[in-house]
Amino acid sequence: MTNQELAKIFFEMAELLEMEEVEFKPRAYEKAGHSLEVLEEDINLFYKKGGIKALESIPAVGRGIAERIEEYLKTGKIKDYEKLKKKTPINIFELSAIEGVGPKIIKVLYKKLGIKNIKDLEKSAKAGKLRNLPRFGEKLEQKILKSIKFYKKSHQRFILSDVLPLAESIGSRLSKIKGVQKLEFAGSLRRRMETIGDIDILIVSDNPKTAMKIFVEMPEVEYIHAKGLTKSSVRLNTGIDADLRIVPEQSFGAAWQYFTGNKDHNIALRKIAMRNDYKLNEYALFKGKKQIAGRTEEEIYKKLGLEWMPPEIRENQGEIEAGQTKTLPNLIKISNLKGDLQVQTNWTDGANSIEEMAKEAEKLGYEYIVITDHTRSLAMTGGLDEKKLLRQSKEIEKINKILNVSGSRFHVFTGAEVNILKDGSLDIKDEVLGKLDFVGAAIHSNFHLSKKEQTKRLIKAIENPNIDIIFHPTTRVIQKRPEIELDMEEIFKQAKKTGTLLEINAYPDRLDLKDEYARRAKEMGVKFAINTDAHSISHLHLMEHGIFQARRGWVEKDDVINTYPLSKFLEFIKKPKNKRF
DNA sequence: GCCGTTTTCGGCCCGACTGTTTTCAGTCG
Repeated sequence: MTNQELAKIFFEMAELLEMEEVEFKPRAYEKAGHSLEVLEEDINLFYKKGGIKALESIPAVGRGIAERIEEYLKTGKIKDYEKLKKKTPINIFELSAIEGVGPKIIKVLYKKLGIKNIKDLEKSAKAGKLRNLPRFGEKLEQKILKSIKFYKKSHQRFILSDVLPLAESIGSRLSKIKGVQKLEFAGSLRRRMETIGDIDILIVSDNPKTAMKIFVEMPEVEYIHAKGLTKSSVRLNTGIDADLRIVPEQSFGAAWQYFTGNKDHNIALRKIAMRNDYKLNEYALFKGKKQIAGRTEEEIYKKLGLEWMPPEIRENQGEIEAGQTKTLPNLIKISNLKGDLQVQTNWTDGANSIEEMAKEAEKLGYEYIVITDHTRSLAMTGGLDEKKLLRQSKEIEKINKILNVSGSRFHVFTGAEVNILKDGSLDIKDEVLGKLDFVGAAIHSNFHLSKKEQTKRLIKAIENPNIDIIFHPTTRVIQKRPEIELDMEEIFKQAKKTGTLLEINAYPDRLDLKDEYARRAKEMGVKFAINTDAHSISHLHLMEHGIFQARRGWVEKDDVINTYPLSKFLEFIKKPKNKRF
């Protein structure tokens, strides 16, 4: 997609200009790159509709960058970029991914040793050639070698669900240290991003020395990056870094806000502060030298004329404006959920029986679940055919009777996860689908069709009156499989038109729809269900990850159908599809 | 190169830590 191509070019230009020590322009290109990265509409259409004027309406894009975008759209090239590249033909993204290596060092490396990529860098470092460069030494050389080793091992981020238990274990140990009065997580962990860069921990302590000592000596610590009295940073044996900061109590709110981010959100806040003749940093909000807020986040936001806002939406994507006008969303909570609408059992590739799944769900406080085993064309899972589906329905009927007799109000609905074939048709006959309570359709194959074909394929399933929901609509697996190519605007439009739900799948490496799609779909009037896609009773407990993602997408309780109590859910599925929302 | 409820010119977030220095540049968040 052109938007992403251009974003990448501008990011690269920013780095190259930074190397040249050009002032201010790097930030400008970086910001423009970021704008394009998150731009919903295709830049080609944007330009076609409104020309260079329309381009200038994009935030952080002014006359200069608009002209360069135009040049790229017309010729496929940007002369300034080509020039920069020619002058410094290096793999700058690769080199700057090495921890401790920034633009200035990259410049010296290239000018003095001709280093263009990580391979060159490793070779020179191993040969001891770095230590003699200006402001270099043996220690820096060793540090770079270590960083390269790490980069090779795992330069990716870590999936939230892998990090959360580890962080919580460390947190609970640290909070027991004598003198520690308060402990909170910050950063991407607190914002519940789908992947986490590192673990940020803030504490208030009247005995910083002890806290720092215990932190860097934890059994998980593999390497100490830095150890000071207010900040220490370590690498843990799982490969993730953890930072511990000790902050004064009267600054805790300011520090928590600051280190939670994200960066864009913070910059926006600082600008508001400046406009009001305040100064905001990680210690407090100041008027002159006087602290006027800082003990809590709430008082900082309030003094800046904003409502406090949940960390999940602190992205500078409209939440600041909403905080000013008191129109922040009332984000969905896990306690709002009354059912799970995607549950697999041992009828196919699940580990537990229908009854076991139902009992566990009831324990979690739900009022209902839908059994959605795979269908026949998904052979590897032993998918059900029409006959088996009808047999399963009878079994479910029995289970409901037993539940009823035992005084439970819990209900098990019949359903399926029907497979969408290459041409968009389904692998189960409509007459059988019509007999099930609630049916999901999903793509499990042919991931590489063109955008046009793929969109047509999914819309065909959406238009089927028996399909209540599309499960994991983009089929991505985080860090393993990219999303399929779809015209998401068109998908959302058709989902709304036909009354088809879209899933926010809570399984930690799917989280599909992702936050930005959920937000856009909501804007277009689409409704969701948040489901675990459980294949065992333990999976039923993963629901919070779907909630995190939904919250990041500004989703509220009323947008999500499985927040409905049993009676209302029944009413919902009884209505014809196109009359539902 | 961008931007504007003080500005179409003159600002652009800022502090901690490290490694190399001998007063500070570079990186990171």
